[in-house]
Amino acid sequence: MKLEQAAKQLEALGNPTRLKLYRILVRAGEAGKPVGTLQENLGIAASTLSHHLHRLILTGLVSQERQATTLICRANYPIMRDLVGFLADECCADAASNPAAGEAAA
Amino acid sequence: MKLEQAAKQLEALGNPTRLKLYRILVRAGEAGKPVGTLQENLGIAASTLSHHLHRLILTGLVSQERQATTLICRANYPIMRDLVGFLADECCADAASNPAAGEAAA
DNA sequence: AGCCTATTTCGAATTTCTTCGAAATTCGGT
DNA sequence: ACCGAATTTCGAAGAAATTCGAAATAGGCT
Repeated sequence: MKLEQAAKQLEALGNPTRLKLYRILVRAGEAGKPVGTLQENLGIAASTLSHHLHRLILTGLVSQERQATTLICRANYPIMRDLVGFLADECCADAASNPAAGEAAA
Repeated sequence: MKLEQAAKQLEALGNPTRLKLYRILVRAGEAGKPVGTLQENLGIAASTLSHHLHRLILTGLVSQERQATTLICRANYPIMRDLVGFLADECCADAASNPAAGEAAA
């Protein structure tokens, strides 16, 4: 069920710390950012960051790649695009252009 | 801080029950749906639905209007558009078109 | 092999979410 | 003024999130 997946991703982004984190990664672009830098940027405990990062990774929104001793984190754009697509499709049907409302009342 | 607001809205949508609920409302369009019908659609306790509805309303994603004894709920499209806009702007910067990464490291 | 740095896992405390049923409330009709 | 239907508020219980520090692990360097 796609909805479940979307809900998980939205939940992952629905926390100020994780949203900040994700935004930093998006802005870092292709280059990504090492965990340590993220920690400095956010000013939170390493273990806390690791936890949030893990949640973001579980939903596919972020991915990691080792580079020597540091782990580079990167935003996974296609996943976000899918999510935004879901919101636009399923949930953001334009009120004006979509006089639907039909949809088997019940 | 806009980010806090966005996080709250994402959190509100980041729960399967609320996302289903919101989707139903979006599909109901202008007409909206009364709380009772939503309850039947979702098959949850009235008090639980009321709680979720409240959360959605707090973030501005849903609004209500009385019609005699029933309360009609409607999705608030502009809010969702803003949210999607935020994701697109702040978070979904196209990796290719945005070689940013600058953003004062550390 | 030993060490150092980078990051995760563990254990734990506090807070918040999710859910329900019962009781209270709000509104329109009799 | 009362009744009945539609919703919300209250109270409560169990599950999950958030956060931290300390200890464990991973990887490269000497």
